[in-house]
Amino acid sequence: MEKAIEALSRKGPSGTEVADWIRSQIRASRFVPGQRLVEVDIIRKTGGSRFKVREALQRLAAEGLVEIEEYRGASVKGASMSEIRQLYRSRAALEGLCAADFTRIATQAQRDRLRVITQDMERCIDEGSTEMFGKLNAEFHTMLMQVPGNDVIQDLVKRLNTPVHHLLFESFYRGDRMREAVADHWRIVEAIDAGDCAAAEREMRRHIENGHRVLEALDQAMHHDG
Amino acid sequence: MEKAIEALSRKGPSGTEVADWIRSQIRASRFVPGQRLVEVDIIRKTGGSRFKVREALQRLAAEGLVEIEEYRGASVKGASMSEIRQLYRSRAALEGLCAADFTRIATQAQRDRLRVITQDMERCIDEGSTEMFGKLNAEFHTMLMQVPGNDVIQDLVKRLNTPVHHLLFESFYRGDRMREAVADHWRIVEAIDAGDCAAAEREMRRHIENGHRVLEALDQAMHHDG
DNA sequence: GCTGACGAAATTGTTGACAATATTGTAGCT
DNA sequence: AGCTACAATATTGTCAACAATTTCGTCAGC
Repeated sequence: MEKAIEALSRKGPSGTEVADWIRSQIRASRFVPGQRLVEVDIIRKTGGSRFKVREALQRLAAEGLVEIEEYRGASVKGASMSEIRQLYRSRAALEGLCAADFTRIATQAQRDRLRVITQDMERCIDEGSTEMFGKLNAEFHTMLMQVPGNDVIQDLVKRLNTPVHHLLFESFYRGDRMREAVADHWRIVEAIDAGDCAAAEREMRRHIENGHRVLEALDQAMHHDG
Repeated sequence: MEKAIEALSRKGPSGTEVADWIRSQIRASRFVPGQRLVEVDIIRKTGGSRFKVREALQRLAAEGLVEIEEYRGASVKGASMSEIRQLYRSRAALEGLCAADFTRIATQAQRDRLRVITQDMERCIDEGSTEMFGKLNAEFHTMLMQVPGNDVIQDLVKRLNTPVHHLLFESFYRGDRMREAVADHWRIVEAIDAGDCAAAEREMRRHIENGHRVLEALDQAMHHDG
């Protein structure tokens, strides 16, 4: 009964909820770069009012995820290869710092958890479970950022990642990317356990730059195919 | 004549222009943290319609510069000391990377310009022209970011700076901050001229962390005074 | 067949009015 | 005086209608 009332009195999604929905669509590549985001379509699919949809688009424009042109509306802003390079370099700097901080302050339990994650990732390669590999990879990186407790960096990295998020799983299929990534992770873990902040930072940067290189190769392959 | 027509047909400021205006007010400390941003006030002062003002506030909320509460409107979001620390650490990581990149790719003319700026800053201290010192300091940091050409980092740093921008000039009056800053700059310049990327990065980080320490002292002094 | 003008349809921009909520002021009571 | 309840005001949230602009299809003319 109360649920029914709640359902009836339930207003449509808020501006931020609509924005989150659009973001998720972009991350899942259901909205691709260049695609126009027509207001009525989003209204139909989210149930939000036009007002809230526009609100959401404004926020996303401020984040740089969509582009709004006068009388032409919003469209998904794709990152050029040059921008992607810049995103990755920024990420490398920020996550590198986190790795160094993690090395300084992490507890033994937290360091152990990193090892377990990396071991599980290795197993995922053998079992071919790419999706789980992706989740563990995310957990690895998230943990390194969460422990130092710098929310600003976490937020920045999340934003930097959104425009290329949909390419992540593609990259895992590229050559030996998964094995390479695990090898990178091991090097990071070793540096952390050795208490070597500088090495942890250096390895993390290298790891992320490697990820960028794979994206570049992927891009070239796509252009080559057609 | 044409100008008159242009002025007459001139619509009110766009959403981004209103947002820029609010940002500038915050940077100039005419809007202080916690202050409520009442829509009609902004409408009166900017000439923008209510729609555009709300648009602007949404964008600023996405940037994290203002906070919007249901039925209570927008207010300037002040950064806590802990957040300021996080902002500075992020800046240190990003600008550190730029310093290293600058060292790699800058031309001789660009390196010379850095020296000239730093010399001028020294003169400003003797002449007591704090404002000019601030401008030169900004040019120094901007140049180090512009030459590597990473627009993403430049944008991030600008955003990270906004919440503390109004404290910059205060910090210059604090103790020997100006002399310290110039000393830091000299060390950065030396590392760059020596072609030592790692040193340039290290010195830039130290420089920014020093800036943070001054803000911390400033904060404590304020709390001490009352 | 192609081009350009023209107009209908689609889409976004803007405004104003009204609803929902918070804030402030006031009166009455203890 | 201090407190609560209630009314008045101020402020923000929402919506629907209308204006401005682009986009797309159509058709005449060459």
